[in-house]
Amino acid sequence: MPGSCLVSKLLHHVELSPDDRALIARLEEAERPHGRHEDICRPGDPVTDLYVVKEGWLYSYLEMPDGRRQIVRIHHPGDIVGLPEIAYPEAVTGLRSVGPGLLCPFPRTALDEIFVRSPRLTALLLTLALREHAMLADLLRANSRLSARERMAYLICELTARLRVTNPDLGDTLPLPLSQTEIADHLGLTNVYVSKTITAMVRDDLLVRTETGLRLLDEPRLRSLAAYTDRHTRISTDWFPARTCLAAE
Amino acid sequence: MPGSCLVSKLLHHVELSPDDRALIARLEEAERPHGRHEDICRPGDPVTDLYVVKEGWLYSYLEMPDGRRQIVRIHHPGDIVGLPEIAYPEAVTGLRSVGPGLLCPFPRTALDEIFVRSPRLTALLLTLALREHAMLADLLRANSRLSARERMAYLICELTARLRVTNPDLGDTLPLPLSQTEIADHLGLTNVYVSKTITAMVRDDLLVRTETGLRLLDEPRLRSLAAYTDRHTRISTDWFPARTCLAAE
DNA sequence: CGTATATTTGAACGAATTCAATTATAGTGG
DNA sequence: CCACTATAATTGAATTCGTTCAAATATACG
Repeated sequence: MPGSCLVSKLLHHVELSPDDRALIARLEEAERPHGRHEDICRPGDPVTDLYVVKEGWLYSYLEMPDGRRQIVRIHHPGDIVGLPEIAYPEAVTGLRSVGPGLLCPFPRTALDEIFVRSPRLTALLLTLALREHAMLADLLRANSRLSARERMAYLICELTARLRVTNPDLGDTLPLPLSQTEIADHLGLTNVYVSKTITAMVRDDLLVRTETGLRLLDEPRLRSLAAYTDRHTRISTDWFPARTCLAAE
Repeated sequence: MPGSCLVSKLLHHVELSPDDRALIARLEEAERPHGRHEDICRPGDPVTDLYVVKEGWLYSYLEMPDGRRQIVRIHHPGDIVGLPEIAYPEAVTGLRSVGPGLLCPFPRTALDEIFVRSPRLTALLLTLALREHAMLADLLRANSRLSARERMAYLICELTARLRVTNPDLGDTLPLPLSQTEIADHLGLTNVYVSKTITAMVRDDLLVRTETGLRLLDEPRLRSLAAYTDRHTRISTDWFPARTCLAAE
């Protein structure tokens, strides 16, 4: 089998025992294909499953009664989707696909199993959740305090850093399958102004457009525009419990 | 002793065994007073401790090199502060006090203990972290997609809902020790416009000012202005592991 | 009581929105 | 495979919500 994106992403952070790997493997047992622009789950739906993304991009979003929308997080292959939801009986955010792809649904109870059997894996899951929290705080800062150009630079830096975790030889080419309306709903702008902002950045030799995305001409300047901090490297795993917990069966 | 705010807040969500209570009690062993406008920790500092808030308000913030600031979360008595930080070796956010108060610092390793000894408590901590995540997503939506008045309504609803968890007889009176600059840095506005917005809301009979805060004249309208969802009631604890984990000593 | 810190108010400005029309792109069926 | 239609992106003009700047007033602290 072709090693899972999830396991390779996790191994990027911490070593895993065969037992732990077996626990993780169970999260990817089922498979479910989806088309483009498909609603996997709407805000307020009862939450039954979580997902591992196997192929394609998706996003989690909140919406207002009048149609205003906020895309809270963009998901890539290897991501676990829905962890923040399990604190509530109903989905906080909706989940929608960008293009066609493949999801691995697994039940909430699979986490229970992990909690009782492996404190180490539990610590890793918690850490992933906390890292997402930090990244959400960064996005909040961006959308609250940065100009449109700075926000766009932020998004570019963030996506590039994230994709490089599993694809280190990405270079300066960023695939960007999101529509400008989706980018706008993520960055708290309008589709019209996203278009104008990208055009202006191209004019100023920060970017060029490619078939499928963007090429970054001046990454240091983009990073400094957004005052970007990479939250994907250097996570702290040294405090993880080493012992394995023996559950009372 | 006067029952701790933390324990009473946790019991609001889930029952705890004596063992679990003992584990929690250790988080409040030390005490450290602080003054007003005091920096407990600055962004980028090495993280050693977490805190339980015993008295006073504080906030976590991010800042830009040029001084722009984003207040990410406001902390009240009974809150655990710093959980999102432990994923990284250095502090993501700074921590600053609003007025004078009392903090209980405890080392990261106290969590390790909890992870190995009590899956149930671990699940509770994870759930609290995930709830904070959901609330951060709400703030992101507010700051990205709401008008100044709607954001102000959001903040009022959110603070009211949070304070009512430990103080159900709050009524329509919201204590608000934050300066307008702090409110602005939380909502992604300027201090000037916060002032103008509050004045306009008072004119429109949504609020009146009191000595120490605000009185809400039309809570339903405030909630509908912000399309507010209360994330403090009804968290999902049914999936928590019931068994206690017996650690290999 | 005096000084530093907050808040208020007004006027001018500007970044992003809204509205509307045009061009380009991507899916779909003949 | 091309034409047709729906969706997405671009462009420009008018507008607006919130900012910036500056001065006056109020409040809090030592």
